[in-house]
Amino acid sequence: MVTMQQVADRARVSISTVSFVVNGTKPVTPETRDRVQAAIDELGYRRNAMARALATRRSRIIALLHPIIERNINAFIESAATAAAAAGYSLVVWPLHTDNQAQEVTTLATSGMAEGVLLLEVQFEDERVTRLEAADAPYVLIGRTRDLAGRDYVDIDFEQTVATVVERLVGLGHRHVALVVEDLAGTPLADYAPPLRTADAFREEVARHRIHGSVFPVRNSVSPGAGLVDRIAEDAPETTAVLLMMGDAAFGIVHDLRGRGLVVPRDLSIVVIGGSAASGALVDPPLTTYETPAEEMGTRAAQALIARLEGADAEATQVLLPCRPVSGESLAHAPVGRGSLRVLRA
Amino acid sequence: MVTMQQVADRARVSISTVSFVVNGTKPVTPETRDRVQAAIDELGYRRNAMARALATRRSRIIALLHPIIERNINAFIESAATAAAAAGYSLVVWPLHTDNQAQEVTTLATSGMAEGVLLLEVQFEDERVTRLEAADAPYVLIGRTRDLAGRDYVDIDFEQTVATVVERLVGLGHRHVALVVEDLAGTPLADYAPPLRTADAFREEVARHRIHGSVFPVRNSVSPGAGLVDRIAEDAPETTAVLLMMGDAAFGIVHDLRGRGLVVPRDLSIVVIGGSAASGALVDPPLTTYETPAEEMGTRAAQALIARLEGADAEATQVLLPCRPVSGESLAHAPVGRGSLRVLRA
DNA sequence: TTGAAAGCGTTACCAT
DNA sequence: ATGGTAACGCTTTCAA
Repeated sequence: MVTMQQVADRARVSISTVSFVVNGTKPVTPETRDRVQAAIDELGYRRNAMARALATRRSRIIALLHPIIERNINAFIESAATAAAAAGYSLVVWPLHTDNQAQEVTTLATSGMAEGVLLLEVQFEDERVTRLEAADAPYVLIGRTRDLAGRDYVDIDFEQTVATVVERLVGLGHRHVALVVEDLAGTPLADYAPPLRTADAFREEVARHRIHGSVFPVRNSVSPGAGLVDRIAEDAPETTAVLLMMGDAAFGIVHDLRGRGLVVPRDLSIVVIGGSAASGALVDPPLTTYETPAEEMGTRAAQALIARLEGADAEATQVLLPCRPVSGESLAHAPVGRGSLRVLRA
Repeated sequence: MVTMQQVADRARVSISTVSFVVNGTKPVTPETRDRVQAAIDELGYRRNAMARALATRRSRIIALLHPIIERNINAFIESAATAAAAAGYSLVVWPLHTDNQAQEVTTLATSGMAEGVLLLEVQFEDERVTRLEAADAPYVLIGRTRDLAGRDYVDIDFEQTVATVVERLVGLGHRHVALVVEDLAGTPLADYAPPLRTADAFREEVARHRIHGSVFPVRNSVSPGAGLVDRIAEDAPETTAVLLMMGDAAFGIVHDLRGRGLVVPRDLSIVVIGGSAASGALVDPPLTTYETPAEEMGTRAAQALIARLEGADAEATQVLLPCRPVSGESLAHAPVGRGSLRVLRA
């Protein structure tokens, strides 16, 4: 860590002067100001948040208090915060603005505010991770990059989950299955790993089982009548089962099918991956779901990070958690004969 | 703020000894330990988190990094954290465990970790608020207690929202309306204000307009077939419009109505209060919604708290925000003649 | 305009 | 088992 004293030495001024330029507290001649600024830049100095807090008696931290109840604010945050609290740590929420996330990461990592970092919405190639490593900041990813070497992460085991689901479908006689994933191309999340990994795993599994699989990337909203059912009927009319990676899409799909006289799961089976069982229960029929183990992920990630901070093990924590199966009534045997979606083309 | 030195003086020991007993760092004779502990209790001492962080070079804070994207982690948290960051503050998430929330609040308020507090899920009578006041901790409620005198809060204007909605319904010819709210009796949120305030406002408004209004408190899940429609048909068969304070219930209701050959909004109008427009859009027909202005609430609350910390105004910030109307297709004129729910009783 | 030095509240090392 | 005291990294008053 670079201290103010080091900057002062390098700029050949007193520590007070550095403080003045850093905080703009008092006027400083342009020449000295520049010398100081140069030293700051060269050394990569960041003022220490804790020391500053102590000296000013101002932590500049505000707390968001929330009771732990079933109506939870957010499963990841709540579980991570709870695990942290149990170990005597606090969790600060640090919003990253899409334009210069990398810079913000470096700032946080070098400010001394936080000792370690939990990173959400990880992408295949993620500069934020590189920055964290460059700053030598302990971190645990909730998600994972493509390159995993030596990196700590807790993620959903998409591969395993897809394998399980496809196997189950095959066992029920399905030979033509479809996967619906979010299409993030063109958004800041274009390289977001989950849909990509899932699609890859899906293709691999259908190939392994020698059945037919089609992938449908859909943009954002899938409200009733958005045409997803038509698209599937058009491109893959033999489909008898849909693997939905967007829980919300289920409402629209079930609705549109019903509007065409088709019934779930008699004519088409639906399995949700990564959705929440709670929202699946609102659909009729209640959806067969493989739920994101969000609480466990948040807890494990926080614990892994803390373990690293306490210097427990040198081993990287690399945890893959399969989605939790929650039974519903949207999965059944494949209809006999060809898929019923065919009727839609008539 | 009570310091270690003060405890030491009172217990007639050195500051080191106090540190030893506080942290259990080194053995201390039972007698001195008791004297120190007594002094701690009497003075209400809490070790200062920032000083400790500086001395140990351990902040015991971990950060949760999350990009700001539409798929937001939680509207309240995200907006509050963003507003805080914009003002140079950080937001720490502090889970409260239902059994001794009051104690935890006091601990936080006196630890020097946070300068101010944002409190969620406020109840009519809320000991946490009293504790905050006793500890002289600046706070802003997201929600509000029954007694508002001098308290800072940002809340939904349920009264205003209900008045608007009822007026609109009356304008459309509805004379028999129902309100569905969550029944929290027996849970830790029993005294949670929103449903109570809404029900009160509802009763008042229907009385003012001289129309009929029934309130239906429902417990938790309202999945398809949970019987809510039956209950309404039974207790208030003339109902032509339902005001739903549980967004999720809409799926079940619409479904159950359809199962009985009734159509929204032809036979029954539905207006959601406090739900999210995004989930309302998943229903067919898309629901007419009065959405919680969550982002604005989070932002305003954080800003108000920071303003107080910076000592801006002595005036209490008391902001009431009406829910934002989002048009949908679940609201229409009252059916001519008596309400169609009647057919259900046949 | 700049510097010296006294805190801020703890911890932790070194004595006793 | 206890105490004295130098850090920790910064801010801020007071002098120069």
